[in-house]
Amino acid sequence: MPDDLTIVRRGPINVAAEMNAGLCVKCEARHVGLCDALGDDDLHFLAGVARRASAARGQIFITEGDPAKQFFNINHGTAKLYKDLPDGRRQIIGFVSTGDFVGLAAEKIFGFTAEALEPIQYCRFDRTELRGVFGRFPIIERRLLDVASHELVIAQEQMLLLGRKTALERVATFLDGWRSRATACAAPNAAPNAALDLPMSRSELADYLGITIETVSRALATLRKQGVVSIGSDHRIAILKPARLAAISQAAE
Amino acid sequence: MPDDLTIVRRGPINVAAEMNAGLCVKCEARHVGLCDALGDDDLHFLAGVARRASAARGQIFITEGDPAKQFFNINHGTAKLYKDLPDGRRQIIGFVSTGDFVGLAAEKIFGFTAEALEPIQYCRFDRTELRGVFGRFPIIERRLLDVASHELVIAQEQMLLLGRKTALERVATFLDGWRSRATACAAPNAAPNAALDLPMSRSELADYLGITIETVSRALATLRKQGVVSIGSDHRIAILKPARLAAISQAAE
DNA sequence: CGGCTATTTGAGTCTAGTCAAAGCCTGTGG
DNA sequence: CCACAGGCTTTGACTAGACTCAAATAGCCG
Repeated sequence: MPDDLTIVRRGPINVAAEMNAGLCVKCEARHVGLCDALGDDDLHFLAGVARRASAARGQIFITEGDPAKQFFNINHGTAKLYKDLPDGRRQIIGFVSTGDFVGLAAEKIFGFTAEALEPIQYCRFDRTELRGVFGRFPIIERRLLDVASHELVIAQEQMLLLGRKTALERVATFLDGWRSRATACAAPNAAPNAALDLPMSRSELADYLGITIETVSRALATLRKQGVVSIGSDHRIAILKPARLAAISQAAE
Repeated sequence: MPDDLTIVRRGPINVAAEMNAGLCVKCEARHVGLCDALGDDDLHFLAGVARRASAARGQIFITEGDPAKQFFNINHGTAKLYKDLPDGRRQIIGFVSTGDFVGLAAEKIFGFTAEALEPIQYCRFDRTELRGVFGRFPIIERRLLDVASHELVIAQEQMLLLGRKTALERVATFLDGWRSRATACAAPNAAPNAALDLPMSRSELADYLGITIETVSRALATLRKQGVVSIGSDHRIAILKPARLAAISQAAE
């Protein structure tokens, strides 16, 4: 887990802050998630406790059961968070992308594993140091509470999906959600019906939706036959009938 | 939704605070959850923005889709939180009891409905007013963040259950979890293997575990035949082999 | 182009769901 | 105190949606 920066901390925060000064301001995630809460000037203090790092595809940067000494903020790329049962069954509890904060849902130890789906860049924060920042910028704590609340809402939606939706509804719900996520991040002038880029495999989709890869494949085939989606290569899917997709996902009609 | 206290607020917080003065200090939930974060003196400020209320069995006190203008804290009793699909399928996303805080997982509107399983008492907080309290007692905000983090961990465990566990494992996991919840709340001298009191019906259990009432019943019958539990009346279950129950719930062996 | 892996499709099985009936508590009223 | 009505729970028989195993196909990368 190599850091791009190796910083030996000897003095108070400002030593590191100077070295990191421009990093946060120029960060790709500057205006999403946590970092958007601070002004450019204040951001320097956050930079002081941030450690930039990257991970290759397939690399694990949080391991379930390890002491939860850090928080993470994704600057670029997508990762999966998952929990395993002893016999190998796996549940992916979420995908995190640019701007997402990881590690809130942890007590003494991490309750999940995090693995990069593609090459990613992220910031690592020492929990103790970040608590110090809280004192100076209460707005960060406020923002973290908002982030946690939002994640709870997402988690509750996912419980409804996993507990009560059919395979077809699950796949439709995922595609609809991923579509809105993509359009929210896209440039305003982007084509509304452009093909989605799915960084995850069918296997990962299955582990996220609580079904098998074969069932994912069959559900996608059904949606394709109904003209709801068009499947280019395996990781590119275009939504042809967004309204129909949303209707299926909400079990309407 | 009748309030036990009808308070007309004319001046600043201290007017209500005086009327509520003893309420929080004597509250059954005084030393659990949110309220335990404050000292007796500081608690008066919290009392100033709290409205006590009660709900009868079956009464709904939060409706999915309504504007989320309040937070709630359960002082006594148990309630279920659930989400419905248009065709009637229901997913219970959690049970809340004495000391639990409700309403963090809400953005503009509530994403779930809350209904009392038995007669309950609770405190209602105006979100705007509580935000004011945050400024004075940052520790409350810190505590709320802890609460939200813990709920996220619980939610992630439940996602694993709903996505990947068998019916038997789900029921075992629930019983094991309810047991530890009960022993955590019980007096230290309580019998360790006393029968559990389950305030929810088989139907509610099924909606929580993502299965049907028949499947719940069959799973309980299996556990009974294996000597793991003993079922008294429908709402009283004794755990005879806690270790075996835990093993089944974790899919170990 | 060829090998490798991921995905799709097919056939059969199984877990859990559905429908139905019987049993059992609970609470009420005579 | 007991009988009875009603709802909740259990059990049984059958069905269905998703899983497993297996084979064919399609992308992807060198």
